[in-house]
Amino acid sequence: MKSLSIKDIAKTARVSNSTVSRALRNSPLVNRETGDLIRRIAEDAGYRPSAAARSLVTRRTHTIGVVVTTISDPFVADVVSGIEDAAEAQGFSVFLANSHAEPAREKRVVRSFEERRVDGIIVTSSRVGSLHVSMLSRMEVPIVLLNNQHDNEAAHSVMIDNRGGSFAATQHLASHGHRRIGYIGDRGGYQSDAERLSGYQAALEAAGIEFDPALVVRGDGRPEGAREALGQLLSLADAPTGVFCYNDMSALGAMHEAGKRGLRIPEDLSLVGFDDLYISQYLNPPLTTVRQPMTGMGRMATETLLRLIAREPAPPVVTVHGELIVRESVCAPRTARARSARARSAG
Amino acid sequence: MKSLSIKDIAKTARVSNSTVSRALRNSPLVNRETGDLIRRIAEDAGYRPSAAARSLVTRRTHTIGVVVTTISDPFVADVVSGIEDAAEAQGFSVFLANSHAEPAREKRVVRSFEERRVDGIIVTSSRVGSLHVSMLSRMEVPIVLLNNQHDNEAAHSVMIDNRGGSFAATQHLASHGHRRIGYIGDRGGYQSDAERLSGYQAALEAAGIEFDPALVVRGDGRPEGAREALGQLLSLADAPTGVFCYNDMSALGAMHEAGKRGLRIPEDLSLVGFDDLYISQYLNPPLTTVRQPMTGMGRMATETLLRLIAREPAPPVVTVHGELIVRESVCAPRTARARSARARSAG
DNA sequence: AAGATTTTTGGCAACGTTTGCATTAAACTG
DNA sequence: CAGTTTAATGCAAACGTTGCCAAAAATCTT
Repeated sequence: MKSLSIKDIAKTARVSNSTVSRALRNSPLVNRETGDLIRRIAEDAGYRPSAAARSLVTRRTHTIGVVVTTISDPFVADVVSGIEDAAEAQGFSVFLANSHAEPAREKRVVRSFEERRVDGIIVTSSRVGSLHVSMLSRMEVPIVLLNNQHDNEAAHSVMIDNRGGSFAATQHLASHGHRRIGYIGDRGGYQSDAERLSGYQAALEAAGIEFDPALVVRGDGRPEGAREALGQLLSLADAPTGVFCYNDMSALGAMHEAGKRGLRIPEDLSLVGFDDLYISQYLNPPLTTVRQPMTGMGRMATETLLRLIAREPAPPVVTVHGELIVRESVCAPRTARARSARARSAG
Repeated sequence: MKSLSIKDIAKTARVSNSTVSRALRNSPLVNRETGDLIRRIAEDAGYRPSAAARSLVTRRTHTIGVVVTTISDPFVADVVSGIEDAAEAQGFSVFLANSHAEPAREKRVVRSFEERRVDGIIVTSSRVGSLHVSMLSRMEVPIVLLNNQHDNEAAHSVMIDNRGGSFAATQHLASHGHRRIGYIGDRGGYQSDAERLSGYQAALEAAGIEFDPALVVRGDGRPEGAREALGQLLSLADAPTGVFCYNDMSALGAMHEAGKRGLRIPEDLSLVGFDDLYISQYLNPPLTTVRQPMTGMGRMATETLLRLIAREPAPPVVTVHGELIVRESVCAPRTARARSARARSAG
């Protein structure tokens, strides 16, 4: 039951291998009728050219490797979805590999990609440590980084405008009258954390609020870490009335913790996230957050990668801007509300 | 800057290709010292054997194809994570493809997998329509279905015990005193929906509750559909006090809709889901649900697939049992609580 | 020390494509 | 109609491995 080769088709069509090869790729070099005949025969026989054999001679695999820390992260999953869509649309297949941020695993992944001769690589939100350096030096395939966590001049990248997004988020809080605004970051030491913090500080400054280091605490980018972080914030003598979270997962954790402590969102505590995960709109209350166009970013990354593969020019870094999505997790702080209520009754 | 081949290594090691080939795969046929030398040279040179060339002759690609409807679904993402982990552990790489449930796309995916000569295929929660039949007939590679939505004797599969899980979920509701229990299903016409419905009915019967068709409504397996479905349930004259949802995403939608209508969970409405997504534990209130070991199932699917590829025997269908995870979205219905309160004050 | 073994190596034909070059057949040219 | 161009085909050499078979080298046997 061996799968048939080009020779089999050639034989039944009574032509040479080359003609079949050409016919199947619709080469103009082959006579219309012969071509049609050959294609019909191939189709009927269910012939499928061997990608391996083909790429052996063309030196192109039409394959891209995608490294993610973990596909279980909804942010990553969406990005990968966009990557796959864009790749598929251009006839490329994607190898997906979890690195789980384990150096050993990263090594194996890179080696595997090398052996498979992927035409290009996309690395998603990696701390890009050991992995990246070794990769760049050995492989000569194009690489694009998506929301990478380290500056890297050597590779192309697409990234979210962290600073702008967090500025908008913090400003939103300030514009509702919050003066004590906390920031729950990610202790991973990521560049995105630093940038979001900086946007937060900038917004504070713009609103004339003095920056208080006690108001910035770190979680781990996931609900659990954020719960603890929020705890720290809440134990402050002068606790914040609004908190900007590094990402929606952190906001989810904060929301959960607040609920546990009997605090209502947003009446007792306003919350803003970052990402706009699919679920965020269904939270109670729906989360106000900064939207990252995740699948779009995946698509962009793929497009610049494909461009690079085709040796076409591509922008070294494309920055995409987040959009503040206002929902219901922010309102004026209690004090301000009390004040305006007083004003109202007085008036 | 062409990547080097086995010949280059052979030349600098002053041995033949075959020896290099053997040495690199640690064949006992090659002298210890020569082997070490060769390996050192290859290592230093950063040589990477070409998977394409290798698989051309061995007729094995050490590659598996994974088809999912969409990787954006957190359930699917977790499954894929398990698949990739298990595959990687055995030196297999995975091609990931979204089908988006579009027949045309499914066709292209299958064709791509054929051309790439994947050693096996895993199909996740597919309605497995057009795709599957054509696939099975043409490709002679092993296939395993994960939570497939159609009976299929031809392929191996791993599936969750839908009936058992929903029985437990419904029973849980009944045991809290609920008599009017709704079911929000998935109108997609999936087998899993039918099975969960059947488990729900069985639990009703076991609890001596008469089945009321008006209490089963259908969503779309996502929050949006569930919101509408819950609306129908709530508009009933004798509305349910507890609802079992087809999956956690539906439960999320129901929770959201309930919140919008000012209903508190679980005081005014008890809710049970199915899946135990990562986020479910962080909802407000934390969702009581039936846990599916998603990454574990992905792992199992991969293991049976790999076994099949190795022509080892493998169980045609492995059924995994869900576990009821009790959290805080269920309590006794208002009526029962009122009754017990009365009893207490009377006693 | 000459066979007889056993290790270790090398040669070479696959595997299934693509592609440059040569060849043949067909269609123009003047 | 011979000579030329053009269109269509075939040949054969890659591409980078593996694995069978033979050859060579080393190690035993008496």
